[in-house]
This record gives sequence, C-alpha cells and structure tokens, in this order.
Amino acid sequence: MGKQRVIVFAVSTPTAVEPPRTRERILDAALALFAEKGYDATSMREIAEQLGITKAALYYHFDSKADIVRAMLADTERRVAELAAWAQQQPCTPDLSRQVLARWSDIMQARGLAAFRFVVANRAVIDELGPERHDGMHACVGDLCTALVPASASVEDQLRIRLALMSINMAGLVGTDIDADESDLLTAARRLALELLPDA
Amino acid sequence: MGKQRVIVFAVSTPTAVEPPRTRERILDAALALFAEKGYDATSMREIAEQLGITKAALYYHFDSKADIVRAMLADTERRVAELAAWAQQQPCTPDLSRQVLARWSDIMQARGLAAFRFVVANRAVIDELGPERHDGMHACVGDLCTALVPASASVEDQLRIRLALMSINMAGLVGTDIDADESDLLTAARRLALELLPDA
Amino acid sequence: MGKQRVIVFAVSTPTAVEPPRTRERILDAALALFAEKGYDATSMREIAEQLGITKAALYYHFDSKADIVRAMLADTERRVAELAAWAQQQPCTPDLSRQVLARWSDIMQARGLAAFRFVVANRAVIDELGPERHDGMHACVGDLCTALVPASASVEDQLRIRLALMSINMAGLVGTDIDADESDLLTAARRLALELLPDA
Amino acid sequence: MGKQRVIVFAVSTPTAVEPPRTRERILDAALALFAEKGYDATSMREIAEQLGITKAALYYHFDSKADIVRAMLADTERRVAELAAWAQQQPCTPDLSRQVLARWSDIMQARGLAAFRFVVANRAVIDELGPERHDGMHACVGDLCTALVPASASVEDQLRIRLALMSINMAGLVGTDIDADESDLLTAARRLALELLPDA
DNA sequence: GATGAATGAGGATTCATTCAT
DNA sequence: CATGAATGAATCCTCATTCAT
Repeated sequence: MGKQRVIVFAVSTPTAVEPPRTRERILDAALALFAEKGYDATSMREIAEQLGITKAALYYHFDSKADIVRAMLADTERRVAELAAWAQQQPCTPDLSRQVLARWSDIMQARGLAAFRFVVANRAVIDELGPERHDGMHACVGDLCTALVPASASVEDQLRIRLALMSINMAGLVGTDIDADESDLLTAARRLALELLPDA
Repeated sequence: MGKQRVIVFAVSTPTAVEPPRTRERILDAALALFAEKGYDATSMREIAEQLGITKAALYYHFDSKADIVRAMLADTERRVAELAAWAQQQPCTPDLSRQVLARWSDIMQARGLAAFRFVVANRAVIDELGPERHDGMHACVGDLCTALVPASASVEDQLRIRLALMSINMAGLVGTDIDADESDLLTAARRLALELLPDA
Repeated sequence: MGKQRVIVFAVSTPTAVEPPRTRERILDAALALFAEKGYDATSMREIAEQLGITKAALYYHFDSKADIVRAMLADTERRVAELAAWAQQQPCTPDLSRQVLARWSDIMQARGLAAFRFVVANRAVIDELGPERHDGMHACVGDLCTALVPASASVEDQLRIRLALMSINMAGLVGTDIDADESDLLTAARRLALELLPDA
Repeated sequence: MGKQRVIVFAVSTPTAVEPPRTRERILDAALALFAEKGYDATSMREIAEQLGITKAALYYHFDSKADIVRAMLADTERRVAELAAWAQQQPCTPDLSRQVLARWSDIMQARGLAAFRFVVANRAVIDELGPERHDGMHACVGDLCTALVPASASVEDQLRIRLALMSINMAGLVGTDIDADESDLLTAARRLALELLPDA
C-alpha cells in the first residue's frame, strides 16, 4: 500500500538534556537503606518510594532484590578478586600486607562509608547471594587472606590479617558514635589496621 | 458421625522431677538461628519447627519476637551496664582499659561464639529494639567507651577502644574461615584487642 | 522424669456438635471455581472471598495453590491408579474395557460434573503439578489405557479407548449447552463411550 | 556531553520487497504457547522473547492479549459461522451431519493440531473473550449443533453431535500419548467421529 | 503449658498495558 | 516498526501475632 516517504531532520540540542540514570539512582538508594536498616528489613517498596518511582520500575532495572545487591557488589568484588590475584603472585614479604591493606582501604572507600557498613552488617546475605561460592565476595576475601597469611600460619596471624581488613570496615559501623568526619575516621582506621598486621 | 467424648484422668506424679526448661531451649535455638541467618531472615515458624513445638507455644513464653532478642540480650546488657557504671567511677588509668577488656571478653563468652556473631551482624535490629534508647545495648556500649576514652579524646583513641571491643566479637564472624577451635580463636582475639588499646 | 498417668474414657456423643470442616469447604469452592474459570484465572483471593475467610487461612490448610489441586486430585488419582493396576492383571477380553469404563465413570462422578470439566480443561496444569511424572494423574490414565489396548495396537484402537474415557469427561464440558440434568447427560455419555470401544 | 546531531533521509522504496510478516509470526508463536501451557499461563513477555522482539512490539500489532486470541480464532470462527449458516438452510438429512463433520475437520486442520488443543483446553477463555456472546466461537458451535440436531432432540442425540465434533479436537490432546503422526491420528479421529453420529 | 485455626499487613514478584521517542 | 522505561493492579505467599480451648 505504498510506503510513506519520510525525511527526518533530527537536530539534537547540544546541551546534554537529561541523563535518566535511574539504575544508578537505585543502586545508591538501595545501598544507603541496606546499610542503615539491613537487607532484609529494607523492602522494595521503601527503595521505590525513596526514589519516587514504582516497585515495578525497580524490576525493570534489576531482576530481583538480590540482583541489586549483586550489582552493588559486582564492582567491589571484581577489584577484590584482582587484588587477591595480584597478591598471590607477589613474594610474601612483610611489606606486601601493607600494600594490600592500602588498596583494600581504597576499594572500600569507593562507595563511601555506607558500603563498609553494608559488608559487615549483611554477611549472611552476601554469602547466600550466589550459589557459585567461589565467585562470591566471601571467597574473594578468603583468597586475599591466604595470599597474605598461608593457611598453615598460626591462628593469631590468620586472625591478624582478617581483623586488620575488617577494622577498616568496622570503622564505618562504630564510627557513628564518634563525632568526627569520614576522612578522619578512615585515616585513623588505616593506622590501626597497620598495627594489627603480623610483624608490624 | 458423632464426636468422641473424652474423659481424661490425668494423675501427675507429685515429684517435679523434670524441669521442662522450654524457655531456655527457645533462647538457644533462636540465638543459633539469628546468628546464622540474621534476625529478620529467621521466622518464628523456623524457631518453633526446630524445637518441635508450635508457634503459639513461643508466644506462651515470650511476648514477641523482639522479646526473644531482649531476653537473649538482657543478661549480657545488664552486665555491660554494670561494667560501664563501674568503669565510670574508676580513675581513667591506662590499666583500666585492660581490665574492662578482660571483663568484656568474659561477658561475651558467656553464650558462646554465636552471641558474638549476633551482636555484630544484627546491630540495626538491636538498636531499634527498645525505643528507650538509653537502656539498649548500644547505649551501654557507648557509655562503656566514654568511660574509658572521653569524648574529647582524639579520633584515633576513640576508635581504638571501640575496635578493641569489637575485635573480640568479630573473631566470631571471621573465625568461620579459620581452621581453629573456639577457645584458641578467643585467646588470640583477646591478645590482639590488647594491642589496639590506646597506650599499650 | 515423672510422666503423667493418663486414663482415657472415650465415649462418643451421638449429636455432632459442630464440624468446622474448613478444609473440605475450601476444596469444594476451589473445584467449582477451577472448573468454571480455569486454574490460572482463579486467584486465591477469589477462593477465600467466596468462603468468607482470609487468604492466609487457605495457606493454613494448604501449602500452596497447587497443593489444593493436588488434594483435590489425590483421591481420584488413587482410584484411577487402582483401576489401572487391577486392569493390568486381567485378561484383555473385550469385556474388560466395558468394566473399566463403568468404573471410570463412577470415579469421575464422585465429585460431580465440575471435576469432569476440571480434568479436561486444566490438563496442562495437572501435568506440571508434580515433577514425579509417573505418579501423576496423566501417567495413571496412560497406564490404564495401555492395560486395555497395548501400545502395539492400531492407532485407531488406541484412540478409541482414550476418546471413550474422555467422552465421559467431555460430557461435563459440552453438556452446559444441552438442556438436561446431570444424570441424564451422564447416562447418555456412558452409552456413547461404550460405542467407541474397540470391538463393541 | 553533547548529543549527536542526526540527520536522516529515509526514503522508503515503494516496492514492498520484503514482507516482514511479524504479525503472522506472532500468531504462530502465541498459538504454540497457548496450546502448550494455556492462555493464562502464557505471558506477553514469553511470546515476545520467543520471537526475539519487545513486548511493546506486540502491542504495535495487536491491541491486547485477548486480541491475539481473537485474531487467531477469527478465521476459524468465520468459517464455522459460515458452515453453521449453510447447515441451517439444508434439509436435515442423515447425510448432512457427515458433510458437516468433514468440513469441521478441515477447518480445524487449517492451523494444525495445536489449534485443536487450544480450543479444548481454553474454553473458558474463548467464551469470555467477547461480551457480544453471539459472535463468539462458542455460539457458532452452538448454532452448528442445533442446525444438525434440533434442541428438541433426545439428550443422547444432542450429545452425539457435540462429542463427534469434539472428538476431532480431543485427538490433538490425547494424541500426545500415542506414538503416531498427526495425519494418521486425524484420519482415525474422523472415522470415530462418524461412528458417533446419530444414525450411523 | 501448649495447640489449632485464623487474621491483617506486608513481602517479592509478574502482569498487561502505555507512551514518548 | 519498534523500543526503553515506566505504571498500577494483581499475583502467590509469608509473617508476626492472637485467642478460644
């Protein structure tokens, strides 16, 4: 039936009009809520309401609630995995731990203190997130630890490295009671973590 | 088809030989589940099923789910409060912290490693348990900390005492990855906590 | 540990006081709705509303929506399975089919015409109900058919027995357009099913 | 970051070289899915995914989910209506039924066995498709039946014609258990349907 | 001490559908 | 022709809780 002949002159305005970035907004809102009230205690409704969108909109961007966490963690997880891989190939000098600790701190800092809190306060959730155990956050951290302190080391030394890493994160939790701003808190936490290291 | 008419002659033996202790069993089961999967992720049904009793039976012994946690924490909380009160009246010598730490460790050990895990992993829950803020666990710990390190101290020192206390508890969490038994883990955790103290 | 000594005099009263029989009422209501609108198109809310109870009450009596269907079918399925087992051990005389047909008709009649409709109109649902394929309704019917007509028989004969059985059920479906009462319809359906049998 | 400036000169060739026939593809996919899992259990998403297009694309071609079914049935329905009209004007000889049956079989065969299954397994859906009762499939079949067997006939005879027609369709359902190809099945079903007719 | 039956609120998730582009 | 983003209403189901017995 004779197609239409269409001529379109589409001239887009040079000013970046509006990047809808909803996905990112969801991740931010979810992280904040999860960190504050915990994963289970945060409902999809709450997340949606805080953003002024519908629950269904969340499901357009993420397959499930767990999927939001996965996305939230994906970046961090990848970086931890890389760090672990790198550490495993280094000679296990006393200095290696220091470097690892510094990078761990940087990784955790990427998403702000909320992420720190989240990791500590939602361990159970994170663990059960993926059945593919060895790709999960937990496994990555495990790898990282054994790279620094072999499984054959003393209990105390194994604990040292783990507490050192977690101290960085704990700072986000216990810090709420201390009247100080985030960066001061982190600086202090890093110093203390160093003290915990095996031979410092 | 005609109900059965039941006449029961229940003749209980007078000697109360067996204390049913259901209440205690509930607390134990709940602690284990809360520590493993988190407070929110654990339902009253699960607790009841694990004990082979009815949900309603739980409500015979406890007013609510939160009440179970409260009971679980009541003893610990009282002891922490006492510890805080005692510490507040001591001169703030460097040795005080050591003593407090030792008693904290004892208190936490009372219910086993599960309780440690619980405290760290369910902070949000514990906080919102009582609207009477100052009776809550959280507040007690706060008091304890300010007794040892005044709010006017350096950020680092405030962090020191808090991380030291939490290290004891974290041991229960990160310890799952270390192949060691509970007592060894605790001994090591105590030593490391000492290292973190302000002037050790 | 001092047990209770229990003496029970069970004297059944002849007057049936009040049987709450909610479970049965649910099954009846569900059957009616499923038959009328189909399984998927019937929501738990509708079933509950029709009975004047809550959705949650349904879940007290049944584990899931599918579970209602399972319970609905359980009795029928068992009887079909028995019939199949019995038929498999009979000599495959021309008369056997007649007897089977009669009993099939009786079985289906047990829950009224609605059940007939249900079986035909919700085949897909019934099939996917249990992953344990060979215990399912479908398999039972299959067994019954092969008991009467071996898998090696002509296509026509295999079809005969199946259509004969299904004709009984179809009567419930197409019967809605015929102005007649249930029993007349069934009598006629039985006669026609007989005509379809292999060598009648 | 400055959008791209797009200028499109879309000049469609008048000769319709490639028929995209998406509409037909949708109908085929939908029929297959509806027949397999039922209308309600099949979502627009599934249909779209199977075709590798978007849900929204479905709505470009059809106004609604029900509309897909309507389109699917439109052709068949028209032919059944024609058949009914023709039959109503014929003298009601014993031979008429045979001719009707043959044409019914042809009509149903047009879209393959899936269509047969669909009709039987989704009766409720089809009925409620149009509020204009007398245009619906169901009504057409009713007209066809009364053309062959007056509403005043015996219950058995009314049932005969209906079961005969439905036998053709049932063959598609029960046939899945018989190891035979479609055409053999249909031939057999036609023969059996003939046997059911009033005076055969 | 404990149960069986029930409730109301809310959980995560999916659906058919719309609309600007 | 078709999509990406979104909606509102509905889905099944679970939860903490209650209460008569």
